[in-house]
Amino acid sequence: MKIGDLARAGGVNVETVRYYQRRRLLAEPPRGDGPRRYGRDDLERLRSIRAAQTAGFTLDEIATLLALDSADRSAAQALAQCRIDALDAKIATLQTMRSALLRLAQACAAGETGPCPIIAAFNPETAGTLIQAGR
Amino acid sequence: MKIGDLARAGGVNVETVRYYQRRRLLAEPPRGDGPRRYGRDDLERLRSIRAAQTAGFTLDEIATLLALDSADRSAAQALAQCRIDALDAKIATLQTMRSALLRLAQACAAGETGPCPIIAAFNPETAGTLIQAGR
DNA sequence: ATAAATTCCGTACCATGGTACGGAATCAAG
DNA sequence: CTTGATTCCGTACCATGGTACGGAATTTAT
Repeated sequence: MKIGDLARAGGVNVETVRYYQRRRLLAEPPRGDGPRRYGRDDLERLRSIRAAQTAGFTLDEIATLLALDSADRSAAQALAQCRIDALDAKIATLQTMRSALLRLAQACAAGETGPCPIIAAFNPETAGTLIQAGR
Repeated sequence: MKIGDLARAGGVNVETVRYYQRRRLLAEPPRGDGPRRYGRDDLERLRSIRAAQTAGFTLDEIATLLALDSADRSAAQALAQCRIDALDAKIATLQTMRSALLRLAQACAAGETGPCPIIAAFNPETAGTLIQAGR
């Protein structure tokens, strides 16, 4: 396989393969008089990277994960737990956002009179401080 | 208030205030022989920006929101609903990630023998393709 | 054999939300 | 009055995960 074939088979851009190589996620096979040649192992590694991305790992974390000894369960579990915790935290903040926003939207839909609560919540022109800042 | 006071009161960096000014989110008051002076309205607007960020709006969306007429409920509701939908989509994908990862972590903790399922899931060296790619 | 496609390589650019830096000017305090 | 802090302004840089571009060399197809 040449780089274009690898990219197509992995469902990514050629530039992405080259990017992963720069990030040391994929190896650059030596070029023996002609374009670099890739094997099934390269394709599997590329697919693993994409799979790990769908689990929310960053490319740096994926590099660590792929470098692990396949028997090192504790290291893998630590990484996975760390990711799960990060996901939980993110989900919680998004749910907080969602309910705050929903509350505003419902207040807006309900009341016919006065200024829109959504705008009022964020817009200082409209007096009422319905929600608080903090980031 | 000078820019430093505004920034402190708003809980942001001076550079952030200047950044918001560049983004047209905050006005730059005219400088009349000396440093620019800011009022309570500027501080409230700054706080509104931060509040809207906690609801997940991007700075572009906040610009739109703050520019709305305070009576334009339909526009505000549309923006809020759009944000809620985006939040729902994001929450759903994060939950998918989480459960996939949890399943792997549990499999890893359960089985004593063989290679770690987490590594196996992402690492091609370890044969088994337990999860699929796609992004 | 010639045109089109691909490869290689470095570098620059995209979005997003800021942060950092450098130098000149001005401001406040000891 | 002089030192230190602050302001102003432009520009460059950070992380993150890529994408785009330009030009030379080579490969593939007609």
